[in-house]
Amino acid sequence: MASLLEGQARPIRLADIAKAAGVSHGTASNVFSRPEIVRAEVRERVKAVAEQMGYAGPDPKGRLLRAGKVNAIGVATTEPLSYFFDDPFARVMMAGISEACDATGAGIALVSAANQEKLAWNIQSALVDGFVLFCIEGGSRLVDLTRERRLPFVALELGFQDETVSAIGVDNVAGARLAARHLAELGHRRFAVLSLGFADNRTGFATPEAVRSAVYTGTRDRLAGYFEELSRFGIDTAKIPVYETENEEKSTRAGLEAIFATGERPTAILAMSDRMALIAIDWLIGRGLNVPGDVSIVGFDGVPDGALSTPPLTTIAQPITEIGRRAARMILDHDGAVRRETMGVEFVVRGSTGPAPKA
Amino acid sequence: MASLLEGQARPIRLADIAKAAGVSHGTASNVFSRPEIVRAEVRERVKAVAEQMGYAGPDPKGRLLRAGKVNAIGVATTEPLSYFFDDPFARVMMAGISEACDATGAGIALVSAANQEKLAWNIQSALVDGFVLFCIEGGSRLVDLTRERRLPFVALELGFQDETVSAIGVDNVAGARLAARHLAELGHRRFAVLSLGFADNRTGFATPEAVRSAVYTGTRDRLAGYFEELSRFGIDTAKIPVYETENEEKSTRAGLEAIFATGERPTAILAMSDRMALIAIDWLIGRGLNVPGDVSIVGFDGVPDGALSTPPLTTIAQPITEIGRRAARMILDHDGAVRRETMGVEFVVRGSTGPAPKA
DNA sequence: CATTTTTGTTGGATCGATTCAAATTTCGGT
DNA sequence: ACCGAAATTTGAATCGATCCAACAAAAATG
Repeated sequence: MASLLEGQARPIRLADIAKAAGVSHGTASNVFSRPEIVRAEVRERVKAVAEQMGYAGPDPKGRLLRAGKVNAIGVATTEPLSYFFDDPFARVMMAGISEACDATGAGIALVSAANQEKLAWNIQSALVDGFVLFCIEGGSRLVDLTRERRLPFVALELGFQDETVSAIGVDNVAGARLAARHLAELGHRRFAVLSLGFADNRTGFATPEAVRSAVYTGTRDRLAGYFEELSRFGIDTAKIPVYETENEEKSTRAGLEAIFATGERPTAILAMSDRMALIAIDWLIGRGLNVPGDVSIVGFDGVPDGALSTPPLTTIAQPITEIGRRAARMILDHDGAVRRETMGVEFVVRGSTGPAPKA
Repeated sequence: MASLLEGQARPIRLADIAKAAGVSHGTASNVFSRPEIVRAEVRERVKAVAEQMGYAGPDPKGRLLRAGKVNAIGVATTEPLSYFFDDPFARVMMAGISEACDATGAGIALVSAANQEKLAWNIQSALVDGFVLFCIEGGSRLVDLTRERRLPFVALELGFQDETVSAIGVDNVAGARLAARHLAELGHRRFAVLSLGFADNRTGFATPEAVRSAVYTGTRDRLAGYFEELSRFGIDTAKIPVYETENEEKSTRAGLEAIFATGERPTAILAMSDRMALIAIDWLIGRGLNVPGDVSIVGFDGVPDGALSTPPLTTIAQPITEIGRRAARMILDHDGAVRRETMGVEFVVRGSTGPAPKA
C-alpha cells in the first residue's frame, strides 16, 4: 500500500533497491543484467526486495545512456505516419524491414511529420541507431536533415546523384526500357506517361526543361528508359505527353483527364508506379474503355494489389521486400562505409497489356 | 578533416563544445534548447564552434534521461512485426493511432516478438511512455508482461474481465446479435460459425467446455450473441458447428472443409472476422458455390477490403480508426485512471447476404 | 552615484542505469 | 592456521544532457 503511494510520487530506482537490500549499486545491477555472477542467496534477497517494493526492473532510459545503442532503426518519410499503413509500396517495403528487424530483435520507430519544423525535430530527437529514408516528395530535404544527425542512414531509391549517401534502388532505366519495349512490340505507337514528380510539389504536363533539371533522378531515369526504347522503334518521343502526378488519386485522375482530352488518344500508358496504373485502370473502365482492348497499361513497382486487379496489372516488379531487408540490415550492421546498391527488376506480364487496337 | 577522424573515434559531446567555445556547459545547453535566453554574440560563437567541430546537436539519449518522457507510444503484439503492415484490421487501427500521434508529434515504436523470451525483453526495454496492446493470440500473457513494466497501457478488445486494466473494445454481444438476426430474418436456419480462438493455439471444432472456459471473452461474447439471437428464432444452437481458426488462411480453409464435409450443409456462415469471411467467400466461389445464392456470409470488423470483394461483404463494422485514436490518446494524455470504453458497432449490409435458398 | 531591477552565465546536482579495477570473502589444499 | 586462487562484492566513474539556485554584469531607477 505504502509502496504503491510512494510509487506514484516517484518511481523506484535501482539504487533504492540496493539500499533496501543492503548491497551496492553494482551488485543490484548485476542481479538484473547478469544474475549468474551473483551469489544465489544475495540474488534472491535482492529480487525479493525488488518485488516487494514494486520495482519495475531496470529503466531502459538509464541503460540506454550507458549502452549507447538503442537497438532500433528509424524509418522516416515526409508523408504522414499513416502512409506506412496505407500505401501498398510502403507496406511491402516495411514487411522487408520488419523481417530484418525481427531477425535481430531490433525495434522500429516510425518518424514523420507533415510540416518541416516538426520533421526536423522528429529526426533530431528520434531514439534510433540509424535511419531508413523513404524518399518520395521532399526526399532531398529529408536527406539533408538526416545527415545533420550524423547517424548511419540509407535512402531508398537511388534518386540521388550524391555519391556520399548510401542508397538502395533499382535499375530504373532498364526497368523502364522493358516496359516500353513490351508495348512497342505489341504494336502500340501512341503513348502517354503518368509520371512521378521531377521536383517537389508539382503536377501537370512536364516540360523538357523540367525533365532536364530534375531533382528526382529516379523519375528522370525512368522517363529516359521509356524514351530511349521507344526511339528505337522510330517513335517520336517529343510528342508523348508526360503528366507529373503526386502518385495519388486526385492528380492521377486529373492527368488522365488531361491526356485523354487531346485529339490523339494514346493506346498505351506507361505509369511510373503501380498505384497510378491501378487508378488509371479504374478511370478507363469507368469511362467505358476496355483494358487492354482499347488501352494497354504497364505499371512500375510490383505491389501485390496489382495481381488482384481486374485486369491484373502488367508491371515492372522491384524486389521491394528484399530492398527493405537490405536497407534495414545496412543500418543494423553498419560499418561506416557508404554503400550504393542497384537491384534488378523483373518484368511481370499480366492482363493489362495487349496488342494495339487496329487503327 | 581532423574533426571527421576524431568524430569516428568518439562523438562530440555538448561539453566538448562548451569547453572549445569557452562557456559553461549550462550555457552551451541553452544555446540549443532555449537559444532566446543566450546573448546573441555568445550564441553565434557557440553555434559556430559546434558547426566547425561537427557537433550533431544534443543527443536525445542524454536528454531523455533528464526529461523522463520519451514522447512515443509502443504498440505491441505477439505476432511478428509484419503483422502491422499485412493485417487489414491492424492497418486501419494503426491509421487511427498514427493520427493521434501525428497530432501531438509523438512517435510510434512497434514492439513484437515471436518467442516469449524476446517479447518479454522487448517490452521491458522499449523506449516508450506507454503501450497499446493488440490482444490477439497470447493477449493475457502480453498484458501480464506489460503490467510488470508499470507504464500506462491500453488493451484493444475488452476481452479481459480483469477490470484493473484499461481497455477499449466494442459491444461484441450486440454486434453478434445484429449479424445473427439479419440472417435469421432472411430465412436461414442452418448455420456455421467461423470462430476466433477461445484460448491460445487451438484450432478445430470448439466443444461447449472450451467455450465455457474461454480465455478470450471477446470470442465467447460474440458466440453468445449469435446463439442468443438464433435461439429467439427457435434454432437449436447446439447443432451449429463452431470452428476455431487462427484467423488466417490455412486454418480458416481447414475449417470450411470440415464444416462442408458434413451432410447438413449450412446456408449461412457467421464469421467472427472479416478476414475469415473474405477467405470463406473465396473458398466457396472456388468450390463453385454462389455467394449469397447458396451461402450467405456475415463478417465482423468492417475492414476496407470488405467493401471491395466480390460480392462485397455484409459485416458488423467496428469504429476501428476511432478505437485506435482513443487508445493512443489514452496513453498520450494518461491521468493514472483505469478506463474501459465500449464502442458501438454499425451493421453494414452489402452483397454477401441474401435470402436462404429454397430447400 | 547608490540602489534596485533586469539579463546572462556559471557550475553543481540530477536523471537511472552499467562498468570495471580494486577490495573483500570464500574455499581447497597443506 | 595459513596461503594463493577463485568467486563475489564494492564504489567510484561514466554515459550526455537539462535544471536551477546562486552569482555577476549591465541597465534602469531614484
